[in-house]
Amino acid sequence: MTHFSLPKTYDFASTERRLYQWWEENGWFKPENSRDPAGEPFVISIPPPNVTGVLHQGHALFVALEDLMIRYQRMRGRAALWVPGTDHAGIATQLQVEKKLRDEGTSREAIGRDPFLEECWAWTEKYHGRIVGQIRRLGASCDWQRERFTMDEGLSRAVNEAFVRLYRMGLIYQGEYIVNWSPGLQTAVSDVEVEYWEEQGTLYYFKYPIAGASLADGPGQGYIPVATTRPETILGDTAVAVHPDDERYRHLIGSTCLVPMLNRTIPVIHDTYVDREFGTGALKITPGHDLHDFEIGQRHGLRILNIMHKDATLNDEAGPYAGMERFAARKKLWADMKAAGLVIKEEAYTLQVPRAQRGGEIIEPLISKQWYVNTDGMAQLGLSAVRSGRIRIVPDRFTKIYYHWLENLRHWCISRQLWWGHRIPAWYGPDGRVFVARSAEEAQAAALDHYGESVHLAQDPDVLDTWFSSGLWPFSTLGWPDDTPDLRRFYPTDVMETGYDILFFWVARMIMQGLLYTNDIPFHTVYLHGLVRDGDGRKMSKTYNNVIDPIEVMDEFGTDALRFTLLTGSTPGNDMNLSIDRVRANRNFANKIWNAARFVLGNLSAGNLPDDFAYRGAPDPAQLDLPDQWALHRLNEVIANATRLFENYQFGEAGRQAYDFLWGEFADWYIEAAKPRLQSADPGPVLQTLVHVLDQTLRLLHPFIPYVTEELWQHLPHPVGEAPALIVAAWPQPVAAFENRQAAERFERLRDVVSLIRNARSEYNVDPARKIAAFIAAGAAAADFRAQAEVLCTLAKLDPDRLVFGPAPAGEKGATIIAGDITLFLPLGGMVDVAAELERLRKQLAETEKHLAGAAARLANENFTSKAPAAVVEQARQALADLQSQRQKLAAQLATLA
RNA sequence: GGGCGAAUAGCUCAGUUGGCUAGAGCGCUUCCCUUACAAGGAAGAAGUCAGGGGUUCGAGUCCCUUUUCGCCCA
Repeated sequence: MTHFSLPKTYDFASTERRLYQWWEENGWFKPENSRDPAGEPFVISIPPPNVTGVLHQGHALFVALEDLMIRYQRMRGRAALWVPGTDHAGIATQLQVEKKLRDEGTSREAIGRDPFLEECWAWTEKYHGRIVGQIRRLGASCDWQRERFTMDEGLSRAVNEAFVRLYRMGLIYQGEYIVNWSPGLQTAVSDVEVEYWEEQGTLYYFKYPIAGASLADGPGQGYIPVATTRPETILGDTAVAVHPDDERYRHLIGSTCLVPMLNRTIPVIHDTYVDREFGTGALKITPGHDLHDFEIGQRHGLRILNIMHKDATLNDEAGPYAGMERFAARKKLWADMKAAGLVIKEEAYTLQVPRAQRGGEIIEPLISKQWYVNTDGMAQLGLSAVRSGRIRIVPDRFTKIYYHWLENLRHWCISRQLWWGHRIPAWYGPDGRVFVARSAEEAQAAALDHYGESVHLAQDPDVLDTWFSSGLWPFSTLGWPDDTPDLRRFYPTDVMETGYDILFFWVARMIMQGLLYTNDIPFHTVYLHGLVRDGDGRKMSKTYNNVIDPIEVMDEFGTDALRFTLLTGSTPGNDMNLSIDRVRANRNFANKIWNAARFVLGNLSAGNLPDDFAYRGAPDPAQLDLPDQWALHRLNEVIANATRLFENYQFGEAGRQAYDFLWGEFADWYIEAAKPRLQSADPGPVLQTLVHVLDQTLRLLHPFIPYVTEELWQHLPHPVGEAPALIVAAWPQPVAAFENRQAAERFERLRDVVSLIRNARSEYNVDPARKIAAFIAAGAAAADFRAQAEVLCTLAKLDPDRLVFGPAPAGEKGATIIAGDITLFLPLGGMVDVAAELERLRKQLAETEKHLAGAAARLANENFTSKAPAAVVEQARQALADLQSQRQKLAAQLATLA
């Protein structure tokens, strides 16, 4: 027997790094080293974090969840593969590098494209280790040898391949449309990268002069009243629209208006898009600077006028306002219009301001030439994959949101005017002809073919939306477009676990692109988690100073504590509030497990151990006593529940059940009951049970809290042939031979009586150390009480020498305890006075009467007895009988005292 | 405007095929350093499960509705 020595408290700091390294060195993160390497794989692709980012609670939550699933499936025997990697995060990284250059007194424009990209690569390499190290610290059992980066050579090839294929399918095109333009970032962004902020603004009412009339002729004659939230766009108007059925304005259709201050002539048109109720009922049309106006302009063949430069200053089309910044121009123009008598009024108005998701700058809709993906067909593919059930979204309610988004999907603007990213694989010939190709060489060859001579080709300067490469992630990380062994073995993957906030950005696009390129679903299940907020439910933000840094939490309480808190404190798809109190409590839980194990291990190394003791993997059912039967029966139930809950993605509940079992049942009752029995002549079965239950519970908890469970499991004895580590040990299964509901209920009756004795002791302030006498008339349970006398005495602090099985002598002073048909008497003498005892028993009687009334009423209802399941009715009958017996005994005892 | 979520003990939250007297952690009260653990143990107080209506033998759970808060989409 090995010498036993474990510190009194669990020291996670000295454990975590060592175990992680040990797991990794032994290759247990690799599917090739699973228990059945040729068996069915289970695969998750990591949602790649921003390579230059720092760990936040969102990362901690997804790592905890995905590692939980991976560890669970690995223990179940699947060849589990978790593919790690990072994302180049185009805009975010470029902004950071630009800031660095600014701090150095230079800029990307000054140093040029290639040196800038070198800076980006250096930046990326510098920070890559930080985020990856932080993810490892969370215990992530990823196969690091398969780590990928969205800009690495293979993935870049995948991006080019995808682009070329889409282009050749006719699904990629270039066009001049309204885009969401970010003047600060100097790039277009896609629809999903725009957020609409509700802000207080102004609705500006003004007069649109009618050519050839006088303003004095009034509304509908001299001018058309129009309202706008963005007066500066007046300068780009190319029409005024009214509703065809609007009596106020219909006679003006076909006439001409004059653009204020510019006196450009524009037509009055009619369109049913116009909302007669809103504003003045007439609409100014600016096809160059508003999406809806653009669409109206298309319908009516209106001229598209662009009045802005890319930096949101006005261009020459704005006449006297050229060169002014957009908001300065708004102010100046409005003042000028006021002076010219064109202003009607200003009205406070709540508007939806489009702002860049990154940076918060006001987005300017403007016309520009961009690359688009025609998503019509892909959207249909994406819809049918979920509608048919091939892909399931958990929780289910997000399915509707997914449908709605795909059903209303507009074409995807994929070009970005950035430098850091996948450069668009399109080259232009001298005459502007486009050659889309997988490489410059391929483009050159195509050009030679076309022109008959070698020409200079210029590559498109733009890069692709980061999400374009992310959309390929589940298969590009496995080697696509090559037909690699990994792709064949591990694709499609199993679960895509990520935040609901990127359902559109990422999940939908992976599904669409997966179906299109691989002709298969990229995963069969989408599991969505919510946001991690602070303890008071506020969004964590640097401005509120309420950010809870996962690293600091792990430093203080350990990785297991953080993981368990995140995993048990959240339900699928719902936001969670992270409270430090809870983390502390879970740190205490880790320590509780630690000490429960110390107890077990201490007894294994104690001198009273049988010489031939060896843990056999499970106790012998024939040798079990009542507490063992109870513990093993409960273990069976917890295993079955936890497994079912895991299969239903109810991880939190699975964790809580294991927690409650270990602390509330194994530690609080089984270990306590084991103490006296370990002193007996044959502690073998008790030891077998202690080790077995602990071993199995550590397995159940391992996916949640991998470190403390592995550390302890390594100290436990194991039968020959057992796995070398908990991480690759088998997930528990219920054992039929331990199924014993009846024994479990008998033990629980005993447990209830112990609680009642403790309660009485406490009520009468009996010194906790004092052993007291007792008389027990246990009725049908008498045999159990006799058999478990030693356990009973230990748990309830009874004096075994003064424990009498039988009715109490009449007239003695003491406390009477009644539980169903069991009556206990504690002869506490002077500690108990009649008044207090009467009060205590009356209280219990009142309680009993209350429940009895309910139970009786239920059973009196014929509908209940005939319609409810037999088991439920039987249970109710049993409860009623117990309550009746209890009432009768309470009443009798009260009568005796009174 | 449309959709979704939340509302359960003082606080933070569980409670998923409807079925014991609705649970946990923290906090609170009383007692205990009992040889696994004071990061602990024992006992206890504390809830009209947001309001109203309905379905059902039975509703925290399902349906309708109202209120408050939050999110997504337009």
